[in-house]
Amino acid sequence: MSSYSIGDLSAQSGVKVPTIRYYEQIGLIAAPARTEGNQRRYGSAELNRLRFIAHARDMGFAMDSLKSMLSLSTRKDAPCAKVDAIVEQHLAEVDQRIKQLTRLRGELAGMLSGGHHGTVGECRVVEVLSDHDHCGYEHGAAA
Amino acid sequence: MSSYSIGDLSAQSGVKVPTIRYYEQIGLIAAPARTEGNQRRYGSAELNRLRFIAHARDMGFAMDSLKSMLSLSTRKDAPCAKVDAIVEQHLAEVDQRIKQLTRLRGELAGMLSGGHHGTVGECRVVEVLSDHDHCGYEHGAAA
DNA sequence: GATAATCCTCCAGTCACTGGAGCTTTTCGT
DNA sequence: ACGAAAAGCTCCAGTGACTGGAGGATTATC
Repeated sequence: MSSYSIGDLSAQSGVKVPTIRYYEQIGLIAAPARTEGNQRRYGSAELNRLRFIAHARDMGFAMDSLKSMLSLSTRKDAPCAKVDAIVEQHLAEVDQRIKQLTRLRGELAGMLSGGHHGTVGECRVVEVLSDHDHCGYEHGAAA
Repeated sequence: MSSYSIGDLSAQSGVKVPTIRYYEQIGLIAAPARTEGNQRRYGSAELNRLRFIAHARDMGFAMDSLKSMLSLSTRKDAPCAKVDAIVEQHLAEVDQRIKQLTRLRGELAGMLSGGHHGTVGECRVVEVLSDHDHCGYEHGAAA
């Protein structure tokens, strides 16, 4: 049967119990039915929704993004393109991040190959990372 | 001349004024000299340090990681080998992040690959996100 | 029917900022 | 040189996204 306690739901979704309650509090999931003794009881729809949330969050989607994806997902007639757009945007962000990190990787690797001369005084780690021109990264634009 | 007010420093580094004060408070940057009237005055060393912090944070380095890098950079006599070890550690960290993001990238791209069919009802994104088995993504590792 | 496990609510804390209130200092235009 | 405006100061409270504990009620199991 599909009646889960909050603990079951937690185990099935990987979302911690207090976090589930928090999600309910902020309206990310609906308040579920309660037992006589006031305990939450969930169905499989709620489990799916929670899994969706957990997965999307794990993938780094912003809370706002997944909120809008969730609201879209409940309206079966909503255009898929809208959801796709959110994913596309996130994809672009991820691409940007990968680019930055790859660049940083190069910098770090370069520092190592520089060899082992005595002290930090000559190491370029901090130098490279503090010199804006060195990296070509555009600050201010949130990733 | 190299004497910046906190506002100058903010403008030069892209770090907001309250954030600079916060960084001072948690000991990430040293308490700077003050004017007669108790206002902070910074030099270019502090600007570099702040740029380093901003850059490293933008890159997604954990606070602890950049603290350890910074602490090494201030001790000019620190053995280079130690720095190298830390750089290596960060290199591994960066590699790990790149790997994660690349996998995520693939997953996101995969979601979009179905093409743009009509409605959310058939939307692959929603489907993939609610069904864990669909994606083969290993949860638990933050992006 | 006892006892352990789980659940409830409420509240406080975390991290990394961010912003406002109320006041002082500095800078700038005239 | 002076007065307004801009920027600075401290302190404190709030944000987002949880996380965890206290103290007590409810379920599940033996």
